[in-house]
Parts: sequence; C-alpha cells; structure tokens
Amino acid sequence: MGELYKSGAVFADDGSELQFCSTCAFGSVCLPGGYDKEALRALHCLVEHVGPYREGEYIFRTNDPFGVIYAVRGGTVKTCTVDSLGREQVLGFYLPGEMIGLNAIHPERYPCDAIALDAVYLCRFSFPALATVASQIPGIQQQLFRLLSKDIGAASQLAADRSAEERVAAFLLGIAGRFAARGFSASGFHLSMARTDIANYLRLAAETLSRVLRRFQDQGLLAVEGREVEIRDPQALQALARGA
Amino acid sequence: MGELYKSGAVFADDGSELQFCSTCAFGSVCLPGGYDKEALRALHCLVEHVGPYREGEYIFRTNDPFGVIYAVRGGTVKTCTVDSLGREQVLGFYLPGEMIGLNAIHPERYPCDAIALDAVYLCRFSFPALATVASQIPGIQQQLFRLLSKDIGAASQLAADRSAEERVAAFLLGIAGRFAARGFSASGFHLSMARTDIANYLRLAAETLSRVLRRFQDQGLLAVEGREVEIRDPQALQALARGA
DNA sequence: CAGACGCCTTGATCTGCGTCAACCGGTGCT
DNA sequence: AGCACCGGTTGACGCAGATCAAGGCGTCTG
Repeated sequence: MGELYKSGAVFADDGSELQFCSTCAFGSVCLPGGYDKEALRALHCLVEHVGPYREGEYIFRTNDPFGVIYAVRGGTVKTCTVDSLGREQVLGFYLPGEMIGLNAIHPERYPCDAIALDAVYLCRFSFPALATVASQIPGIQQQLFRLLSKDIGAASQLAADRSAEERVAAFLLGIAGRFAARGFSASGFHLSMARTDIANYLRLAAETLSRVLRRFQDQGLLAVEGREVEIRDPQALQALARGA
Repeated sequence: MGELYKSGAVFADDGSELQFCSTCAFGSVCLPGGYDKEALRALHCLVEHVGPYREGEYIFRTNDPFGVIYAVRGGTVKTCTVDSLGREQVLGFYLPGEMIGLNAIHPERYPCDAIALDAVYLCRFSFPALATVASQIPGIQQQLFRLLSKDIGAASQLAADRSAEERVAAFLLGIAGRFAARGFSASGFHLSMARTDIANYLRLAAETLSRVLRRFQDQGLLAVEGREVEIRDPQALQALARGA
C-alpha cells in the first residue's frame, strides 16, 4: 500500500491555498488559470477557512437554522439523522473537495448532524452571499445546481434496493473513485470511519458488513486490515456492485 | 369518500391558467398578486405547455441528453431506473405542482425514465433559459435551489432503513399531505399508480404491501378499495410511520 | 361471449440478514 | 501493571419480508 493515506487525515498534499482549491467543489470554476478570474476573486472574498474540528465534534446539528454551507478542505465528515426513537441513520461521508449543508436549503434548517471523523478543516460560505455571487457569475450558479443535483443522485443510489454484497462493493468502489478524483490512490486507502458507521450508512448490521468484507477478502477481491483497505480486483467488485 | 378524486386524472379544479399556476412549483414566486410581477412575465414567456401524454408514455428516457425540466400540471408521473440486470427501481411519483428532471442537471443526461401513469399535462422549461432568468430574478434562483434541496431530502427519506409498516404508513401520509397542499382532500384520494409500482418504490414485494394494507385496514386505520384510499386514523398512522 | 391477460390478494415456504452472545486485541485510565 | 472499555470479528439462532404458487376479479380482444 502507498504512504500518503497512511499518514492520518486526508489532505491535499502540500497544504497551500492553491492545492486546497484544486480539490474543492468549486475548483472547476475558480482555479487560477481557469477562465473565470472574476469568479475566483468573488469566492475568495466570501469564503472563511474554519477548523480544525476534532474527532467527534459537531459542525452543525439537526434543526440549527440554516445559513452557511461548507466545503471540506481536509479530513472526513459524516452526516446523520437520529429518528424519534433514537435510531441513528448515517446519510453520507464527505471527503476533501465535497460540500456539506446543501440539504438544508429547503427546510432552512439543517436536517441532520454533521460530525468530524478526524481532524477536519472546512471552507465556510454564507449561503445568501453565495447565492448573490451565483446570480452574477453564471459558472458559479451552474456549479451550485450541479452540486445539488449530484446529491440527489447520491441519495437515490443509497435508496436502491440491493443486497449486502452489492452495497459493500459499490461503497468501496465509490470511496476509491472519490479518492482517485482528488489525486489519491484508488487502490489503497484509509477509511476514517468506524465499521459501525459504514454499516449504518449501508443499512446493514455491523456483523453483516464484517462478514461480507471477510468473504471478499477470502475471494481475493481485497485486503482489509483494520481501516486500511486495498482493492485487489476492481473488475470483480464492479461486477458484484452491479449485481452479478 | 369525496367526489373530486374519483373523477380520474388529478387536476387543479377548473383548468384555468390561474389555477394551474396556483398548484405549480413556481407558484410562490410567480402568482399574479404575488409581489414579483416581473418573475411572472419572465416565466410565462419561457414555459411551454405540453401534453397530454397517455398512460405508459415516456416523457424522457434514461440517458437522453438533458435540456429541459418539467412541472406537472395534471396527472401523475413516475420516474424509475432499470439496472444492469433489468431490475426496475421506482424513484418517485410526481403530482401536479411537482418538478421532474432536476436530477439530470449534474450528469447532463436523464438518469432515469419518466413515465405517465395517467393522462399527463406538463409545463416544460428549457433549463439554460430558466437558469438565465434565475440569475436575473433572485426569487426564482432561490426557488430552484429550494426545489433541488427538497429532492435531496426526499431521496434520503426513501433511503432510510425502516420496516414495511413504517414505509407504507409514511408513504400514505406523504401522498395525503401532497394532495392536501394542492387543495385536494387529504383523507380520501385516488392512487394512480399500480400496487407493483408502490411496492417497488417502497422497496417491498407487492405481496408485502398488500398484506400491510390489509393489516392497516383490519385495524381500522384506513379503508382501501382498489386504488381508492381513505385515511381513517391519521394519528395512528403517524405513530406507525415514526416507528411505534 | 369466451378466452386471455393484468392486477391484486392470500397462503405456504424459504432465506438473507438482523439479533444475541461471546470473545479478541488495542487503548486509555487509575 | 491491571482493568475497563470500545471497536471489530465470529458463531448460533430467529424473523421480517421475499419468493413461490394459486386463485379471484375486471378489462380488453377477437
């Protein structure tokens, strides 16, 4: 396995402003060298860097009034709801470059908790301010629409009716792809979330997740050691994820 | 049971333009008498009325290139995907006043099929044109953000890990609430979708849905007769939906 | 009008996954 | 060092809901 992902919190490599932005959700519209300098300036003057949040800290809580959205700069965040009789439901995990809080626009309150899973650094955007900028800069409005639309797709994906093996395979490939998109290794990586959280996210019992991982490992599809994962046979996993 | 909902396709009562708009997703920003006359004019000149689509007709298909979104004016639409081995997954049902196609913005292709369940009338909006209007009229941009955000919530709701009874109870109350929001009866209504579709949407077998409905009926929570539903004890259903 | 087909329901059986229980190794606290 | 605790794994068992099978009813078709 590689080195980068073993060193703890996931981060853009050298920590410079520029590197942060290259992994960010707005990267495509506001990277220096990209065609939209104006967008870059506008965003840079409305973003606030916040963090670090420590493991277990809340970034926002269910029912907090909505005002800001966040982009993850470093670390990992989970969002979850807890229903009327205390059952937790993990809604998502967010890696660097991903956006949190978009599901709060409609109810105007956060409909879930957001919790740091390790040391978390964020960019905070006032949503009203961002909306104003968006109405002046089409690229940014467009990007917001895309991000929102993408989240609908992600949630529908989760809602699909699939077996334990399909879900686990799809989850691992999904994570791998997201790491790859940020320039990390897609074959070996560190999971910053507990088995419990992954299982909950996949709507499985932790025991079931454990058994599926063992089975995959016995079949040589991957190697798992604690939270370190190495994908050995992505083709076969793809096939499983699609319901072979 | 009442009369209106027995007469077939669901529609705003008198069919006038004004009535259509009062049930529409943009109603709140563009109703005459509302404060934003400008928005009203802008939207009215970019909307196209289309339909009727007949039962079973496709409004769009998976992988069609994205260009337009639709608001339902009359009738009911279902969206669904079919996975690599032909398993269908119903993603949603859309009643008058609801928006279809928002999940296509990101991939720039429709990620699902949209199929008419009865006689369907739609308002069609070119999305690029709508985005342009949105950047000039804050209320419309805001409304689009809200609609997108709402869909994330709806999809997450569906993804929640709940028992057959919880899902069915929540579904019926959800439909009732949406009818009520459009000015129809919340206690008695007509389902325009087949049991198969509802079951699929709820990730249940059709047989399970049938049994749960029977049980609810035996407990006096509701009366079902084919596709006619009458909610008898909304309190109790609420309790069940929350996982009593 | 007869037959066929689709939709829904009901009953019997099967099974994937949840639940319960026990155990292991690592980590932090006293 | 000793102990408690937490996260993860494994095995035995049970159950909610899927699957299989059959039958009823309404509608379309020839």
